Amino acid sequence: MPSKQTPQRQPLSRTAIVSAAIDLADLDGVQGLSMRNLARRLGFEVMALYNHIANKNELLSMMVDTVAEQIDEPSGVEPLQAIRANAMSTRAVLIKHPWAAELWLKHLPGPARVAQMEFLLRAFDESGLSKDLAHHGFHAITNHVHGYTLQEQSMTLGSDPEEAEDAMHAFIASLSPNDHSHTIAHVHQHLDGSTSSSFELVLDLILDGLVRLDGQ
Amino acid sequence: MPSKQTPQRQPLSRTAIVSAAIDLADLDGVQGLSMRNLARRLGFEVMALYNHIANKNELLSMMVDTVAEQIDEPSGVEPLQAIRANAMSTRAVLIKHPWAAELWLKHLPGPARVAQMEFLLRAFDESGLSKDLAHHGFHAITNHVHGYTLQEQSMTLGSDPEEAEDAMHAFIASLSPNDHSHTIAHVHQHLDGSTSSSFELVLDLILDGLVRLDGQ
DNA sequence: ACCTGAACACCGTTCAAGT
DNA sequence: ACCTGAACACCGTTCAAGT
Repeated sequence: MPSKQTPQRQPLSRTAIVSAAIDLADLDGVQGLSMRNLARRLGFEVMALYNHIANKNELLSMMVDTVAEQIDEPSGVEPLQAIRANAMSTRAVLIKHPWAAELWLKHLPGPARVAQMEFLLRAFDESGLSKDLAHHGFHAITNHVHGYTLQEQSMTLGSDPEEAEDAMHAFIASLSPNDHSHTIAHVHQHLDGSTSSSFELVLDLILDGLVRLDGQ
Repeated sequence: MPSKQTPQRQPLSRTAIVSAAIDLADLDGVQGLSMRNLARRLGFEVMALYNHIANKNELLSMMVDTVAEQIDEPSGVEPLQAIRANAMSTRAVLIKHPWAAELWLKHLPGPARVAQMEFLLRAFDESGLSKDLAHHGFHAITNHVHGYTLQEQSMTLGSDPEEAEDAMHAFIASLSPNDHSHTIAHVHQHLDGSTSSSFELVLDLILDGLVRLDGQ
Protein backbone atom coordinates (compact mmCIF):
# COMPACT_ATOMS: atom_id res chain seq x y z
CA MET A 1 0.00 0.00 0.00
CA PRO A 2 1.21 3.54 -0.71
CA SER A 3 2.53 5.39 2.32
CA LYS A 4 0.32 8.20 3.63
CA GLN A 5 3.19 10.37 4.88
CA THR A 6 2.27 13.39 2.81
CA PRO A 7 -0.89 15.04 4.14
CA GLN A 8 -1.90 16.27 0.70
CA ARG A 9 -0.59 15.87 -2.79
CA GLN A 10 -2.61 17.95 -5.18
CA PRO A 11 -0.79 18.61 -8.44
CA LEU A 12 1.56 21.55 -8.10
CA SER A 13 0.60 24.90 -9.64
CA ARG A 14 1.27 28.57 -9.09
CA THR A 15 -2.04 29.13 -7.31
CA ALA A 16 -1.68 26.01 -5.15
CA ILE A 17 1.80 27.12 -4.09
CA VAL A 18 0.75 30.69 -3.31
CA SER A 19 -2.32 29.54 -1.43
CA ALA A 20 -0.30 27.11 0.70
CA ALA A 21 2.28 29.81 1.35
CA ILE A 22 -0.44 32.18 2.58
CA ASP A 23 -1.82 29.51 4.91
CA LEU A 24 1.64 28.85 6.27
CA ALA A 25 2.37 32.54 6.80
CA ASP A 26 -0.99 33.00 8.55
CA LEU A 27 0.01 30.22 10.95
CA ASP A 28 3.70 30.86 11.58
CA GLY A 29 4.37 34.34 10.28
CA VAL A 30 6.37 35.14 7.18
CA GLN A 31 9.63 34.31 8.91
CA GLY A 32 8.37 30.77 9.49
CA LEU A 33 7.99 30.38 5.75
CA SER A 34 10.87 28.73 3.94
CA MET A 35 10.91 27.09 0.55
CA ARG A 36 11.81 23.73 2.10
CA ASN A 37 9.05 24.20 4.63
CA LEU A 38 6.49 25.01 2.00
CA ALA A 39 7.49 22.14 -0.26
CA ARG A 40 7.18 19.65 2.59
CA ARG A 41 3.67 20.90 3.39
CA LEU A 42 2.69 20.37 -0.23
CA GLY A 43 4.25 16.91 -0.34
CA PHE A 44 7.01 17.70 -2.82
CA GLU A 45 10.74 18.23 -2.76
CA VAL A 46 11.99 21.82 -2.59
CA MET A 47 13.15 22.16 -6.13
CA ALA A 48 9.77 21.15 -7.55
CA LEU A 49 8.53 24.61 -6.60
CA TYR A 50 10.97 26.21 -9.02
CA ASN A 51 9.16 24.72 -11.96
CA HIS A 52 6.27 27.07 -11.21
CA ILE A 53 7.79 30.15 -9.66
CA ALA A 54 11.05 31.95 -10.41
CA ASN A 55 12.22 32.45 -6.82
CA LYS A 56 11.08 33.22 -3.30
CA ASN A 57 10.82 36.91 -4.05
CA GLU A 58 8.27 36.29 -6.75
CA LEU A 59 6.34 34.07 -4.38
CA LEU A 60 6.19 36.78 -1.73
CA SER A 61 5.01 39.32 -4.29
CA MET A 62 2.24 37.01 -5.40
CA MET A 63 1.19 36.40 -1.81
CA VAL A 64 0.64 40.10 -1.13
CA ASP A 65 -1.19 40.65 -4.36
CA THR A 66 -3.45 37.65 -3.78
CA VAL A 67 -4.39 39.03 -0.40
CA ALA A 68 -5.04 42.45 -1.95
CA GLU A 69 -7.79 40.90 -4.07
CA GLN A 70 -9.95 40.77 -0.95
CA ILE A 71 -10.05 44.55 -0.57
CA ASP A 72 -13.51 46.05 -1.13
CA GLU A 73 -14.09 48.68 -3.81
CA PRO A 74 -17.46 50.07 -2.78
CA SER A 75 -19.59 51.60 -5.54
CA GLY A 76 -22.58 53.87 -5.54
CA VAL A 77 -21.39 56.07 -2.70
CA GLU A 78 -19.90 59.53 -2.47
CA PRO A 79 -16.18 59.62 -3.37
CA LEU A 80 -15.10 60.51 0.18
CA GLN A 81 -17.20 57.66 1.54
CA ALA A 82 -15.67 55.30 -1.00
CA ILE A 83 -12.20 56.37 0.09
CA ARG A 84 -13.07 55.84 3.73
CA ALA A 85 -14.62 52.41 3.11
CA ASN A 86 -11.71 51.31 0.96
CA ALA A 87 -9.28 52.35 3.70
CA MET A 88 -11.23 50.43 6.32
CA SER A 89 -11.34 47.35 4.10
CA THR A 90 -7.61 47.53 3.40
CA ARG A 91 -6.99 47.71 7.11
CA ALA A 92 -9.25 44.68 7.72
CA VAL A 93 -7.32 42.62 5.17
CA LEU A 94 -3.96 43.63 6.67
CA ILE A 95 -5.19 42.56 10.11
CA LYS A 96 -6.48 39.26 8.77
CA HIS A 97 -3.03 38.50 7.32
CA PRO A 98 -0.58 40.04 9.78
CA TRP A 99 2.44 39.35 7.57
CA ALA A 100 0.99 41.29 4.64
CA ALA A 101 1.63 44.88 5.78
CA GLU A 102 5.38 44.37 5.85
CA LEU A 103 5.52 42.63 2.48
CA TRP A 104 3.26 45.30 0.96
CA LEU A 105 6.04 47.79 1.60
CA LYS A 106 8.86 45.69 0.20
CA HIS A 107 7.31 44.48 -3.04
CA LEU A 108 6.14 46.22 -6.16
CA PRO A 109 2.37 46.19 -6.66
CA GLY A 110 0.82 43.39 -8.73
CA PRO A 111 -2.47 43.57 -10.64
CA ALA A 112 -4.74 43.55 -7.59
CA ARG A 113 -2.82 46.30 -5.85
CA VAL A 114 -2.71 48.38 -9.00
CA ALA A 115 -6.50 48.00 -9.24
CA GLN A 116 -6.84 49.20 -5.65
CA MET A 117 -4.56 52.17 -6.33
CA GLU A 118 -6.58 53.05 -9.41
CA PHE A 119 -9.84 52.83 -7.47
CA LEU A 120 -8.56 55.09 -4.70
CA LEU A 121 -7.00 57.62 -7.08
CA ARG A 122 -10.21 57.78 -9.14
CA ALA A 123 -12.23 58.41 -5.98
CA PHE A 124 -9.87 61.25 -5.08
CA ASP A 125 -10.16 62.61 -8.61
CA GLU A 126 -13.96 62.59 -8.35
CA SER A 127 -13.96 64.03 -4.84
CA GLY A 128 -13.70 67.59 -6.06
CA LEU A 129 -10.41 68.20 -4.27
CA SER A 130 -7.75 70.13 -6.16
CA LYS A 131 -5.28 68.05 -8.15
CA ASP A 132 -2.51 68.80 -5.71
CA LEU A 133 -4.56 67.97 -2.63
CA ALA A 134 -5.84 64.77 -4.23
CA HIS A 135 -2.25 63.70 -4.77
CA HIS A 136 -1.23 64.44 -1.20
CA GLY A 137 -4.47 62.99 0.14
CA PHE A 138 -3.77 59.68 -1.56
CA HIS A 139 -0.42 59.46 0.21
CA ALA A 140 -1.79 60.68 3.52
CA ILE A 141 -4.51 58.01 3.53
CA THR A 142 -2.37 55.09 2.37
CA ASN A 143 0.39 56.08 4.78
CA HIS A 144 -2.08 56.19 7.62
CA VAL A 145 -3.64 52.82 6.78
CA HIS A 146 -0.36 50.99 6.36
CA GLY A 147 1.71 52.86 8.92
CA TYR A 148 -0.88 52.60 11.65
CA THR A 149 -1.47 48.90 11.10
CA LEU A 150 2.23 48.14 10.89
CA GLN A 151 3.00 50.04 14.10
CA GLU A 152 0.13 48.29 15.88
CA GLN A 153 1.28 44.86 14.78
CA SER A 154 4.89 45.45 15.73
CA MET A 155 3.87 45.75 19.38
CA THR A 156 2.25 42.31 19.37
CA LEU A 157 4.80 40.65 17.11
CA GLY A 158 3.98 36.95 16.94
CA SER A 159 2.23 36.67 20.25
CA ASP A 160 -1.30 36.35 21.59
CA PRO A 161 -2.92 39.47 23.13
CA GLU A 162 -2.16 38.07 26.59
CA GLU A 163 1.57 37.92 25.95
CA ALA A 164 1.42 41.41 24.48
CA GLU A 165 -0.15 42.72 27.68
CA ASP A 166 2.57 41.08 29.76
CA ALA A 167 5.18 42.68 27.52
CA MET A 168 3.63 46.11 28.12
CA HIS A 169 3.67 45.58 31.87
CA ALA A 170 7.28 44.46 31.72
CA PHE A 171 8.12 47.51 29.62
CA ILE A 172 6.73 50.07 32.05
CA ALA A 173 8.27 48.18 34.96
CA SER A 174 11.68 48.74 33.36
CA LEU A 175 11.23 52.54 33.28
CA SER A 176 12.27 54.91 36.05
CA PRO A 177 9.02 56.57 37.21
CA ASN A 178 10.66 59.97 37.69
CA ASP A 179 12.12 60.38 34.22
CA HIS A 180 9.36 58.66 32.28
CA SER A 181 6.07 59.56 33.87
CA HIS A 182 4.41 60.50 30.57
CA THR A 183 5.51 57.33 28.85
CA ILE A 184 4.22 55.22 31.73
CA ALA A 185 0.90 57.08 31.71
CA HIS A 186 0.62 56.56 27.96
CA VAL A 187 1.15 52.80 28.21
CA HIS A 188 -1.40 52.66 31.02
CA GLN A 189 -3.93 54.32 28.74
CA HIS A 190 -3.41 51.39 26.36
CA LEU A 191 -3.76 48.80 29.09
CA ASP A 192 -6.93 50.39 30.44
CA GLY A 193 -8.44 50.33 26.98
CA SER A 194 -9.65 53.83 27.84
CA THR A 195 -8.62 55.19 24.47
CA SER A 196 -11.13 54.64 21.70
CA SER A 197 -10.06 53.44 18.28
CA SER A 198 -7.36 55.84 17.22
CA PHE A 199 -7.40 54.55 13.67
CA GLU A 200 -10.81 55.85 12.63
CA LEU A 201 -10.40 59.10 14.50
CA VAL A 202 -7.19 59.97 12.67
CA LEU A 203 -8.59 58.70 9.38
CA ASP A 204 -11.46 61.16 9.66
CA LEU A 205 -9.15 63.88 10.89
CA ILE A 206 -7.14 63.55 7.68
CA LEU A 207 -10.19 63.40 5.41
CA ASP A 208 -11.79 66.41 7.08
CA GLY A 209 -8.49 68.27 6.98
CA LEU A 210 -8.20 67.73 3.24
CA VAL A 211 -11.70 69.03 2.61
CA ARG A 212 -11.08 72.06 4.79
CA LEU A 213 -7.73 72.85 3.15
CA ASP A 214 -9.45 72.72 -0.23
CA GLY A 215 -12.11 75.15 0.88
CA GLN A 216 -9.61 77.81 1.72
CA MET B 1 56.78 41.65 9.86
CA PRO B 2 53.12 41.35 10.88
CA SER B 3 50.70 41.07 8.00
CA LYS B 4 48.54 44.12 7.37
CA GLN B 5 45.54 42.14 6.12
CA THR B 6 43.11 43.51 8.67
CA PRO B 7 42.30 47.15 7.88
CA GLN B 8 41.71 48.00 11.52
CA ARG B 9 42.07 46.17 14.82
CA GLN B 10 40.91 48.36 17.64
CA PRO B 11 40.07 46.36 20.76
CA LEU B 12 36.58 44.95 20.59
CA SER B 13 33.80 46.55 22.61
CA ARG B 14 30.05 46.97 22.49
CA THR B 15 30.28 50.50 21.14
CA ALA B 16 32.94 49.62 18.57
CA ILE B 17 30.79 46.74 17.33
CA VAL B 18 27.60 48.79 17.14
CA SER B 19 29.36 51.66 15.42
CA ALA B 20 30.91 49.38 12.81
CA ALA B 21 27.55 47.71 12.26
CA ILE B 22 25.92 51.10 11.64
CA ASP B 23 28.62 52.01 9.12
CA LEU B 24 28.16 48.72 7.36
CA ALA B 25 24.37 49.08 7.25
CA ASP B 26 24.70 52.63 5.92
CA LEU B 27 26.83 51.26 3.09
CA ASP B 28 25.13 47.99 2.16
CA GLY B 29 21.73 48.09 3.85
CA VAL B 30 20.72 45.99 6.79
CA GLN B 31 20.45 42.88 4.66
CA GLY B 32 24.12 43.22 3.75
CA LEU B 33 24.97 43.00 7.43
CA SER B 34 25.93 39.56 8.69
CA MET B 35 27.81 38.62 11.83
CA ARG B 36 30.60 37.10 9.75
CA ASN B 37 30.68 40.20 7.61
CA LEU B 38 30.87 42.51 10.56
CA ALA B 39 33.58 40.49 12.31
CA ARG B 40 35.75 40.50 9.21
CA ARG B 41 35.48 44.27 8.94
CA LEU B 42 36.61 44.59 12.56
CA GLY B 43 39.50 42.18 12.04
CA PHE B 44 38.21 39.39 14.31
CA GLU B 45 36.64 35.98 13.94
CA VAL B 46 32.84 35.78 14.10
CA MET B 47 32.56 34.31 17.55
CA ALA B 48 34.60 37.07 19.14
CA LEU B 49 31.55 39.29 18.79
CA TYR B 50 29.58 37.09 21.13
CA ASN B 51 31.81 38.02 24.04
CA HIS B 52 30.30 41.49 23.89
CA ILE B 53 26.77 41.09 22.61
CA ALA B 54 24.23 38.36 23.26
CA ASN B 55 23.06 37.83 19.68
CA LYS B 56 22.29 39.59 16.42
CA ASN B 57 18.91 40.72 17.67
CA GLU B 58 20.48 42.65 20.52
CA LEU B 59 22.91 44.22 18.09
CA LEU B 60 20.10 45.42 15.83
CA SER B 61 18.26 46.90 18.81
CA MET B 62 21.35 48.78 19.88
CA MET B 63 21.86 50.08 16.35
CA VAL B 64 18.41 51.68 16.22
CA ASP B 65 18.73 53.16 19.67
CA THR B 66 22.17 54.59 18.93
CA VAL B 67 20.77 56.31 15.87
CA ALA B 68 17.83 57.63 17.91
CA GLU B 69 20.30 59.56 20.07
CA GLN B 70 20.72 62.00 17.19
CA ILE B 71 17.09 63.16 17.32
CA ASP B 72 16.69 66.78 18.43
CA GLU B 73 14.61 67.66 21.46
CA PRO B 74 14.12 71.41 20.98
CA SER B 75 13.54 73.47 24.11
CA GLY B 76 12.21 76.94 24.71
CA VAL B 77 9.51 76.76 22.07
CA GLU B 78 5.75 76.29 22.15
CA PRO B 79 4.72 72.63 22.66
CA LEU B 80 3.20 72.32 19.18
CA GLN B 81 6.39 73.75 17.67
CA ALA B 82 8.45 71.31 19.72
CA ILE B 83 6.34 68.43 18.43
CA ARG B 84 6.75 69.62 14.87
CA ALA B 85 10.51 70.09 15.18
CA ASN B 86 10.96 66.72 16.86
CA ALA B 87 9.01 65.05 14.06
CA MET B 88 11.14 66.76 11.41
CA SER B 89 14.33 65.74 13.22
CA THR B 90 13.19 62.13 13.54
CA ARG B 91 12.48 62.08 9.83
CA ALA B 92 15.93 63.50 9.08
CA VAL B 93 17.60 60.77 11.12
CA LEU B 94 15.55 58.05 9.44
CA ILE B 95 16.58 59.40 6.05
CA LYS B 96 20.24 59.56 7.06
CA HIS B 97 20.13 55.87 8.04
CA PRO B 98 17.74 54.28 5.57
CA TRP B 99 17.76 50.93 7.35
CA ALA B 100 16.60 52.42 10.65
CA ALA B 101 12.89 52.91 9.94
CA GLU B 102 12.32 49.21 9.42
CA LEU B 103 14.27 48.17 12.51
CA TRP B 104 12.51 50.84 14.58
CA LEU B 105 9.29 48.93 14.01
CA LYS B 106 10.64 45.50 14.83
CA HIS B 107 12.55 46.23 18.02
CA LEU B 108 11.53 47.38 21.47
CA PRO B 109 12.67 50.91 22.32
CA GLY B 110 15.96 51.37 24.15
CA PRO B 111 16.92 54.33 26.38
CA ALA B 112 17.26 56.89 23.59
CA ARG B 113 13.93 56.01 22.03
CA VAL B 114 12.23 56.04 25.42
CA ALA B 115 13.67 59.53 25.99
CA GLN B 116 12.27 60.65 22.64
CA MET B 117 8.84 59.18 23.46
CA GLU B 118 8.87 60.94 26.81
CA PHE B 119 9.81 64.23 25.19
CA LEU B 120 7.02 63.98 22.64
CA LEU B 121 4.42 62.87 25.17
CA ARG B 122 5.37 65.70 27.56
CA ALA B 123 5.02 68.21 24.71
CA PHE B 124 1.55 66.84 23.95
CA ASP B 125 0.69 67.01 27.64
CA GLU B 126 1.76 70.66 27.77
CA SER B 127 0.05 71.52 24.49
CA GLY B 128 -3.32 72.05 26.14
CA LEU B 129 -5.00 69.32 24.11
CA SER B 130 -7.39 67.05 25.97
CA LYS B 131 -5.91 63.86 27.42
CA ASP B 132 -7.65 61.74 24.82
CA LEU B 133 -6.60 63.89 21.88
CA ALA B 134 -3.03 64.04 23.17
CA HIS B 135 -2.95 60.26 23.21
CA HIS B 136 -4.31 59.97 19.68
CA GLY B 137 -2.16 62.84 18.51
CA PHE B 138 0.99 61.06 19.66
CA HIS B 139 0.08 58.04 17.55
CA ALA B 140 -1.02 60.11 14.59
CA ILE B 141 2.29 61.99 14.50
CA THR B 142 4.59 59.01 15.05
CA ASN B 143 2.63 56.97 12.51
CA HIS B 144 2.95 59.73 9.99
CA VAL B 145 6.68 60.21 10.53
CA HIS B 146 7.55 56.54 10.37
CA GLY B 147 4.91 55.41 7.88
CA TYR B 148 5.63 58.16 5.40
CA THR B 149 9.40 57.67 5.52
CA LEU B 150 9.08 53.90 5.26
CA GLN B 151 6.76 54.11 2.27
CA GLU B 152 9.03 56.62 0.56
CA GLN B 153 12.10 54.45 1.09
CA SER B 154 10.42 51.29 -0.13
CA MET B 155 10.06 52.84 -3.58
CA THR B 156 13.79 53.46 -3.86
CA LEU B 157 14.90 50.29 -2.14
CA GLY B 158 18.67 50.03 -2.33
CA SER B 159 19.09 52.09 -5.47
CA ASP B 160 20.21 55.54 -6.48
CA PRO B 161 17.56 58.10 -7.45
CA GLU B 162 18.32 57.47 -11.09
CA GLU B 163 17.51 53.76 -10.87
CA ALA B 164 14.38 54.64 -8.92
CA GLU B 165 13.24 56.92 -11.75
CA ASP B 166 13.84 54.17 -14.28
CA ALA B 167 11.80 51.81 -12.13
CA MET B 168 8.90 54.27 -12.12
CA HIS B 169 9.03 54.58 -15.89
CA ALA B 170 9.10 50.81 -16.23
CA PHE B 171 6.17 50.55 -13.85
CA ILE B 172 3.87 52.88 -15.78
CA ALA B 173 4.97 51.30 -19.04
CA SER B 174 3.62 47.99 -17.71
CA LEU B 175 0.14 49.42 -17.12
CA SER B 176 -2.69 49.41 -19.64
CA PRO B 177 -3.48 53.10 -20.25
CA ASN B 178 -7.23 52.51 -20.43
CA ASP B 179 -7.69 50.78 -17.09
CA HIS B 180 -5.08 52.70 -15.13
CA SER B 181 -5.20 56.28 -16.27
CA HIS B 182 -5.30 57.70 -12.74
CA THR B 183 -2.39 55.57 -11.54
CA ILE B 184 -0.31 56.62 -14.55
CA ALA B 185 -1.15 60.28 -13.95
CA HIS B 186 -0.21 59.92 -10.29
CA VAL B 187 3.20 58.45 -11.07
CA HIS B 188 3.78 61.20 -13.62
CA GLN B 189 3.14 63.77 -10.91
CA HIS B 190 6.01 62.17 -9.00
CA LEU B 191 8.32 62.17 -12.00
CA ASP B 192 7.54 65.80 -12.81
CA GLY B 193 8.38 66.77 -9.27
CA SER B 194 5.31 68.97 -9.54
CA THR B 195 4.05 67.91 -6.12
CA SER B 196 5.54 69.83 -3.21
CA SER B 197 6.72 68.05 -0.10
CA SER B 198 3.82 65.95 0.98
CA PHE B 199 5.42 65.17 4.33
CA GLU B 200 5.22 68.63 5.87
CA LEU B 201 1.82 69.36 4.40
CA VAL B 202 0.26 66.28 6.00
CA LEU B 203 2.20 66.83 9.23
CA ASP B 204 0.63 70.28 9.56
CA LEU B 205 -2.73 68.97 8.46
CA ILE B 206 -2.67 66.53 11.39
CA LEU B 207 -1.44 69.10 13.91
CA ASP B 208 -4.03 71.65 12.82
CA GLY B 209 -6.73 68.99 12.84
CA LEU B 210 -5.93 68.08 16.43
CA VAL B 211 -6.11 71.70 17.57
CA ARG B 212 -9.41 72.21 15.77
CA LEU B 213 -10.96 69.01 17.14
CA ASP B 214 -9.99 70.15 20.63
CA GLY B 215 -11.65 73.51 20.13
CA GLN B 216 -15.00 71.93 19.40
C1' DA C 1 38.40 37.53 30.36
C1' DC C 2 38.68 37.21 25.71
C1' DC C 3 39.51 34.90 21.23
C1' DT C 4 39.49 30.85 17.92
C1' DG C 5 38.02 26.79 15.08
C1' DA C 6 35.20 23.13 14.18
C1' DA C 7 30.62 21.82 14.00
C1' DC C 8 25.34 21.99 13.73
C1' DA C 9 21.14 23.08 11.79
C1' DC C 10 19.42 25.78 8.91
C1' DC C 11 18.81 28.99 4.37
C1' DG C 12 17.89 29.99 -1.25
C1' DT C 13 19.31 28.37 -5.39
C1' DT C 14 22.22 25.92 -9.50
C1' DC C 15 22.83 22.13 -12.06
C1' DA C 16 22.73 17.44 -13.88
C1' DA C 17 19.98 13.59 -13.88
C1' DG C 18 15.90 11.12 -14.10
C1' DT C 19 10.76 10.21 -15.97
C1' DA D 1 7.16 19.15 -18.96
C1' DC D 2 7.85 18.21 -14.39
C1' DC D 3 10.25 16.15 -10.39
C1' DT D 4 14.44 14.65 -7.65
C1' DG D 5 19.04 14.59 -5.26
C1' DA D 6 23.38 16.20 -4.55
C1' DA D 7 25.95 20.21 -4.08
C1' DC D 8 27.29 25.28 -3.27
C1' DA D 9 27.62 29.32 -0.81
C1' DC D 10 25.84 31.27 2.57
C1' DC D 11 23.39 32.12 7.55
C1' DG D 12 23.27 32.51 13.29
C1' DT D 13 24.80 30.16 17.02
C1' DT D 14 26.75 26.19 20.44
C1' DC D 15 30.44 24.25 22.41
C1' DA D 16 35.13 22.85 23.59
C1' DA D 17 39.59 24.44 23.37
C1' DG D 18 43.13 27.65 23.67
C1' DT D 19 45.66 32.04 25.92
